[in-house]
Amino acid sequence: MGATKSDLFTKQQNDIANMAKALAHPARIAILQYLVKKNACVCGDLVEELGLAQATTSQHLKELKIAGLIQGTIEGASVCYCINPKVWNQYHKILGTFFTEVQDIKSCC
Amino acid sequence: MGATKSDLFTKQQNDIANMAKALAHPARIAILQYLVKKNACVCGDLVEELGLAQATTSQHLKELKIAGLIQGTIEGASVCYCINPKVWNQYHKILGTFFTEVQDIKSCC
DNA sequence: AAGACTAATCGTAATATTGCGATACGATAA
DNA sequence: TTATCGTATCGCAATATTACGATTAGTCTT
Repeated sequence: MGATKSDLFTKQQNDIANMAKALAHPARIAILQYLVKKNACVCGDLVEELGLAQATTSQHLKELKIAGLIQGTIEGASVCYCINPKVWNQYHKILGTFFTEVQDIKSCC
Repeated sequence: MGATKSDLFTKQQNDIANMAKALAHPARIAILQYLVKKNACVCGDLVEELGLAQATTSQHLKELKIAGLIQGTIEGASVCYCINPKVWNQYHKILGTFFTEVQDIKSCC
């Protein structure tokens, strides 16, 4: 075992979990924050920014791309990344909804 | 290797990543939604609700407890769980802030 | 005390993630 | 063309996560 039994859960539950998984590494948070801070296409300087090896950085970028949170465009020799605002807002909305389900929670125990 | 190099990143980045990690499994999402839906102490019936083995369910509950999102009280023979509203709202706020950092994002690529 | 029930923990196996060196691949520069 | 630069991918090793049977520990009932 070790594989998540995703068939036991609803699509919505799997979706939320997968979104969380995309955010579940500080390097990916750092990448996203950096792209947000720049608020523009960022070409090339992500490896130096993170302090991880080039291969590792590339892998995190790939996961963020698969999650849809970022998009990359080939710009001559290098690649430019930026936030995908549409998916970003989707994440914001879905995770926000998940949390606002409990606005008036009772602390019972 | 295989261990996250958390020393490379800020406390805030590690915190967000750890929050996301707590949510990064559909079973834990299901547990939280169930507790939210009931909006009360839930004693015992979580194992049947999930469809996972008792040991597995207990492990997910433990992780949610470590993350602070839920709290359990021993109620006679069984244990009652409910949302910890304080931590829940913290999660809501911190993740919400993370996403609102990019309200007016430019889609450049 | 003995049995039944609930939940936590232990031990283990399967799978996933993280990290990086090496390599490959495409674009630009010489 | 050849060299160089930037990035993606491959292959591997280390660690983490997920899942569950078995056991343990506690409470309640009889």
